[in-house]
Amino acid sequence: MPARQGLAVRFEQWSAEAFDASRCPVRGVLDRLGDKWSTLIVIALARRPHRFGEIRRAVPDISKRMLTQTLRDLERDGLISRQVFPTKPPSVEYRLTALGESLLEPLNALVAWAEANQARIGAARVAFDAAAAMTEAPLPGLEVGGR
Amino acid sequence: MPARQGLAVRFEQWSAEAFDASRCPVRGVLDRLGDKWSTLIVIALARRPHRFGEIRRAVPDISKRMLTQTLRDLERDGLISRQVFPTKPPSVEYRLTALGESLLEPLNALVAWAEANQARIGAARVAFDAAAAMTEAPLPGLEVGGR
DNA sequence: CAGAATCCTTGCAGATACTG
DNA sequence: CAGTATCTGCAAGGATTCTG
Repeated sequence: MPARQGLAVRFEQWSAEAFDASRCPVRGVLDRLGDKWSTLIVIALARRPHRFGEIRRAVPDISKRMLTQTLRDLERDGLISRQVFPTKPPSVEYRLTALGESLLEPLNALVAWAEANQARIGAARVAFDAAAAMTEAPLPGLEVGGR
Repeated sequence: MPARQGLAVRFEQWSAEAFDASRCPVRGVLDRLGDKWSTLIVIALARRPHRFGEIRRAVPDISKRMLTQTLRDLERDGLISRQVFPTKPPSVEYRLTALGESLLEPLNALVAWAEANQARIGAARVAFDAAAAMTEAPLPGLEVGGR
């Protein structure tokens, strides 16, 4: 059965009765994966457990604040676990839970798709932008590339 | 080969040289799927082509503004196509492109995962919140449920 | 019907400083 | 080292109005 039908069936079930968007399970999951950092952190932890600072280094452009918060959210959802070692100074290790590992499979499929199709997407964007530029400035000025 | 390794390999390749986050292809794709609406729209269109108003009805809590914008973005990325029928009043039909359809497969995998594990995630949240409430109010006051 | 344009609010996220 | 706390901006997104 093609994926299309799997999704179609689900969709009909959702909308069947009152589709309460706030309770849609897919929303919750995709909102999480959609935020800038969750996915990258999960991917980083897919290799092996990491300490706080290690994750920061693995994901260079995340702020301490956002890292803490994202880790909390992932922990709250049961995707990662947090283990504190009472050393001095303290060290904390994060690792994927079984649930978190089970996410790797579909996540990997998505990442693979992204890589396989990034060129197509890029081309589509260029084409779209070119077409848009045409319609709004048929005789090109010097606008392109301007601020 | 387990998904874990697929992701691990990619991750190492990315971080190998200077990991320019802004050019990471996965970011672009996941940022799009992560926004509140793109995924729902794609799923709706998975069934069959829809007109503008139909999509609105299928995704009840989206504003006209956001729908227009999200459709534009999806079109720009080549995932959907837009066909205008010069009737009066005008009608516009959106449908998935081949590229968009190819996304259904991994997307379906993710949605299936979300559905299969929503109970586990929910339980994890409850447990986490309960534990958090304990540590910050060992002898419970009346705070829980307050504003 | 399908959208463009405008205003306006909010909550997310960055920077900074402090703590155990 | 691994966080918390606070302030502040800025931009995503909702409501509303106007048009072809």
